[in-house]
Parts: sequence; C-alpha cells; structure tokens
Amino acid sequence: MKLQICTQTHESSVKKPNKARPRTPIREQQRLDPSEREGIIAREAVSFFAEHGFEGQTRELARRLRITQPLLYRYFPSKDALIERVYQEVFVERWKPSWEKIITDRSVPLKARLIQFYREYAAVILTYEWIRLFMFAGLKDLGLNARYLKMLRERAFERLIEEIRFEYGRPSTRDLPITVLEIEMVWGLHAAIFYLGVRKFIYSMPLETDVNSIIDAKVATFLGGIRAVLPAKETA
Amino acid sequence: MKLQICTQTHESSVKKPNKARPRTPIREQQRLDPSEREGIIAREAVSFFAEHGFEGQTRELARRLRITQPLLYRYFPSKDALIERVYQEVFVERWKPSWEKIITDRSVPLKARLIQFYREYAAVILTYEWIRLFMFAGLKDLGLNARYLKMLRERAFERLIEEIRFEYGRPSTRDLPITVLEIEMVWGLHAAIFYLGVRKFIYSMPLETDVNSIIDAKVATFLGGIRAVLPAKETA
DNA sequence: CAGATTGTTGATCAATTGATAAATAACGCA
DNA sequence: TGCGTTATTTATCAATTGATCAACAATCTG
Repeated sequence: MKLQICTQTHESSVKKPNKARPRTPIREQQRLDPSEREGIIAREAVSFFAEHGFEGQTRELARRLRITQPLLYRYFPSKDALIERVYQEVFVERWKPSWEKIITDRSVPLKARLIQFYREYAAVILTYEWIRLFMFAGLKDLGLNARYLKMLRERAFERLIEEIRFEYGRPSTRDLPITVLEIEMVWGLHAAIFYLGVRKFIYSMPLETDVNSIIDAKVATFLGGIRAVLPAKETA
Repeated sequence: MKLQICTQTHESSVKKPNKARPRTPIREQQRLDPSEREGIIAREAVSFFAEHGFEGQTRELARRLRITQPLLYRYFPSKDALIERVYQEVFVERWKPSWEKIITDRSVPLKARLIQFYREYAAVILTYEWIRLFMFAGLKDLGLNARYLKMLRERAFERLIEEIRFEYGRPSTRDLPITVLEIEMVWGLHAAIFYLGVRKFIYSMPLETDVNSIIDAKVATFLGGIRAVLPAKETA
C-alpha cells in the first residue's frame, strides 16, 4: 500500500481526452506509446538490475514501474533479452567516440589530454549503475567484460601509448609493439580510477576526496612513471 | 515415478561390514564424523559460492558434495548460516596476524617490509575464492566489506603509514592524524594489487606478468610518491 | 547378535519465479 | 457515437528452491 508517487512524465497526458476526472489526483495507469513504454522499462531495468543484480525478479521490476509483470514480456521476449538491452544501454550507448579524439589531438599538451580523457571517462563509469552492472556481468561471466575491455584497450589505451611514445620521441607502436610493461602501467592507472567506484558503489565507503583531483594526481604520477618503462629511443 | 538412479553412493555399501573391499576404488558414500562432514561441507561451500554467487542452489552444492540436500540442514540451520560460515572461513581465518609484525619490524628496511607484506597478502587475496566472494558480498551489501576494510585499515594501513612517517622523520600518527592524501596513496597501492585479482578472476583476463614483480614495482613507485604527500617535518 | 544411537536419505511442502494466454479497457478513427 | 486496434491486466502454469520430517541404515555397545 505504498504512496502512489507519480512518475513525473505521464500524469499530465492523462487529461488528454478531457473529461476532467475530478477523482483523486492520483496517477492512473495509462496506455503509453510502445516506444515510450519500452524506453521507460529499459531505463528502469538499468537501475533495477544495478541494485539487485541479474537475479532480481521481474515482478519487483514491474512493481517499480507500476505495471504488471506480464507487460514486460510484451516488450522483451525474455528476461535475458531485457538484460541484453541493459548492457547496450550502459556499456555501448555511454561510450563517447569523442574520447578517442581527445587522446589523439596533438594540438593539446599530452598531460592535459590525459586529464581531460580520464575526467570525462570517470564521469561516465564512476556511477552506481555502471560500476555495479559491470561487476555483476563479470561475476556472471558472459564474455561481456572481456569484450568491453578489449574495446577499451584498442580505442583508448593503445592510442594513449602511441601518443606517449610520440611525446618522448620513441618508435611508434606500429614499428615496435606495445610492451607488457607499458600496458601494465596503463592498467594501473585505470585500476586506480575504477577502484574509486568499487569503494563507493560496492563497498559503500564514501570517498573523502574530490575525484578530479585524484585523477589529476594519478595522471601526473603515471606520466612520471611510464617514462622509465618506455622502449629506448630509436638509435641510429 | 522417477528412475531409481542409484546415487552412486550406496550400491556397494550393501556388502557392509569391512572385509577389505578390493572392489572398484570408486568413492563410497559413508557415515562421517560430524565435525569432519561439517568441514567438508564448509570447504566445498566456499568453492561453490565463489563460483555461482550466493544465489547458488543448495541442491547443486549437495550434488557436488555427493550428499543429499537435506543433509546440509543437519549441519547448518539455514543457507544464510552456511554463507556466514563461508565468510568466516575466507575473510577471518585467512588473515595472518604475522602480517602486522612484518610491517612494524624495524630491524628490516622499510621497503623490504612493504614488499614482504604485500607479497604475502597478495598470495592470500589473489585467489579465485577470495576475490569473487568479496565482490559477491559487496554487491549483496551486508556490512561485510566495510567491516573487513576497516580492519585492514586499522591493522595494516595505519601501521604502515606510521612506519613511513618514522622512516622519513615525520611526526607520529598519534600526534598528527593521518591525512586524506596519505591514506589515499595507500588505497591506490591496494587498488593496484586488488585489481589484478579482478582482472583474472572476474574478467577472466589472464595476467601476462608475474604478480610479485608487479608488486615490487608498485611498492617502489608508492614509496617514491608518498614522500611528496607526507606532512612537514616537525619544526622546532 | 540385539538394541540404541545417529548420520543420511526419500518424500514433500510452501513460496518463488519466468513465462503464457485469454480477458479487459483505453485510444484512434469513421 | 460506435467500432476496431492494441496496450494492459487477470489468471495461471510449470519449474525452482529453501526447508522440514519421518523412514532408513551404518556404526557402536553390551
């Protein structure tokens, strides 16, 4: 018997065919356009599965949506299909192609590029939904995480190392493959940022520090440290 | 009317009283001493829940143990009690009090102490069971993770910072509280190591490098970096 | 070997839970 | 206003799943 909190977006459309139902102003169930309903379900599913994991029950999700459980199956053929949509919504849609441009824009100093990229990237992944869903997905296996990280490596990490090589006058990664040490350094930086999200959204430990300043510091340390593991300058 | 598949455990038990069973060396069901059975169940539960999460079904756990599902309830009053035992087994039993001595033993150079501690600590937590159970517990909430990390901070991190302060001639943490920056540096080191386990056991990404050498490198970087954030030397 | 003790199993319950189909009702259109 | 379309609900199924209890049987004791 919970308060009928209106879902902010629809209640106004109610008075559509006039008639002015002077009844309780309480939100009524309504018929929505399929695409709109589907979007609402998908959005709520993101939040729901992030909180409860993929074992969360469709009935409770429906309750949060203030619809009945079978209606979910009108829009998604199965629970797995809904989860697939959640992945799409979070791990694909939230990737910004502009990040790749930031990294490679040599008109900007390298350090500034790194800071800008990691700040923007952190703003996306350091959220309750992203961090928890990524972890839930990993524990469930599925190749999702490996696939995502492969993309992250190709689109961001490898370009990033190429830029660092260039900055310090080292051979291109096309001529001299990325070394284990180099990629390990990048992983280390990534770990530091990602772990902030783990502490906050999985361990429930409030961060005592500003994320951006942590990122700035980590990037500075990173740049200082990676020089030591770069391949030698092209001799002769 | 189900087929009476003999549950592999009894058919041979027919010829009951001893007599040197030269029969197939196949595992026999047997009456075990309660304490022994309990230990076996607890051990398998650790492995089982680490793999499937706490939503893993008691029936499948029982199948892995080659016992029937109700027998679990002879030794543990509920599934939650069994899970509680799993926590105990992994997060309490595996903590080594000797670690605290390693950190504070000033007859050994600081860097060597740090390396020894983190190597030993990593050997314990960088396991399939530890990493995954810790993450499952975190996602399920429960205060477990916060409690564990509080202990880790008190028993290890704070002593560690005290030793670093001493090494560099800074005021004791008893006189000057640990700063946010200091503890954040330690978290960073911890994150780097922990993330190795996440990559391996949650993302299923094989590590290409020796863990110990990574630890050595991280500790070295850490020691170099933390000097910069230590409080000023006691003046006058 | 008889009888007691108790570790173990088979049967079963009640609550969940993903999924389906028929009934209901809101909306658009003539 | 009446009718068709279809978004939504009600009712329900079948498989799961944590938990209980009486029956069974292995081991011990006298």
